[in-house]
Amino acid sequence: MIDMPELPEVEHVGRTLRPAVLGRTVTAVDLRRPDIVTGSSTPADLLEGQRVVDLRRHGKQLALVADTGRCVVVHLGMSGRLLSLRPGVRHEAALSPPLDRHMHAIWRLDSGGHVVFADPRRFGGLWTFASDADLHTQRWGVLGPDALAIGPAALHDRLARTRRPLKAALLDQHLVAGLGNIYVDELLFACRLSPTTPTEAVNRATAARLVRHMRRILGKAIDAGGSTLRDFVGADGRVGGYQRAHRVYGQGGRRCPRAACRSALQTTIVAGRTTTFCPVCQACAAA
DNA sequence: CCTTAATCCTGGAAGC
DNA sequence: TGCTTCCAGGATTAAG
Repeated sequence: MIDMPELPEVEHVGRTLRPAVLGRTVTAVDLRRPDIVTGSSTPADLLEGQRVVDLRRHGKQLALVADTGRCVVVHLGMSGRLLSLRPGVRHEAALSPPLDRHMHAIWRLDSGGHVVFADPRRFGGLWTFASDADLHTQRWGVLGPDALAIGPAALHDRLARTRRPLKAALLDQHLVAGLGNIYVDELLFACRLSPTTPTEAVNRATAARLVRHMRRILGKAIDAGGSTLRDFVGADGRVGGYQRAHRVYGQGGRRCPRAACRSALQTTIVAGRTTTFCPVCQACAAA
């Protein structure tokens, strides 16, 4: 069970990358697979010759922002990695197979370090923007608020504007940005909500409960990534820390972790996604 | 409005 | 054992 990059993994990548790139100038860009880039993909579009002044995250996406205003958004998809290699680490040898065959973009920094984007399945990619305004109008502005920033009132509002199963709504990045299949299942279990709860049944109190558990679960996952992946720089970054803490995701057929329950966890398809939940604990539509 | 299915892709696992 | 098949995932698009 390899960890999938959702908000906590992306946040952790950002935290690791930030000190390595902030204030550094990109001296060269090696774009090996131009088809992973959406938008113009000249060296300048990929920040060559520019100084990185900011690294931001929204949902599952990261943006490198240069002093020229240009931005490069990185989306890891499901198998993407964004690695920071210390000065002296040769990028040719930094990744173990099979990941080493899928290095699509390499930035060389004036520190002597490198930033490597690798993604075997290529569900991820890079997006280039001439300015912060373009990034916002064309890409981030159409997403919902970040899952760590959204408040109960905003979540309640946005859920009230749609009529879908709750799981489908929470997976929709335009409603709230950052949750994927893993954390939605974990969140619904923690809140004791059925994945098929109609969104209109989510009242203010339930929205507040969702927000509280969302922050707790994502925060714990970020901490786990931070503790177990602390030394991934220069390595392949494949060892995740949070999967041991999954209570329902990937646990179909096992028993409900709630001591008072212990029913068999059930796996179904909701919103086209594999969904694992406890039919007893998560039976109520909304309560 | 909503849903489902197909699409992109590779590696790992499961089946025979 | 060595094949084949299937499945996982996010986001987008088309079709119903």
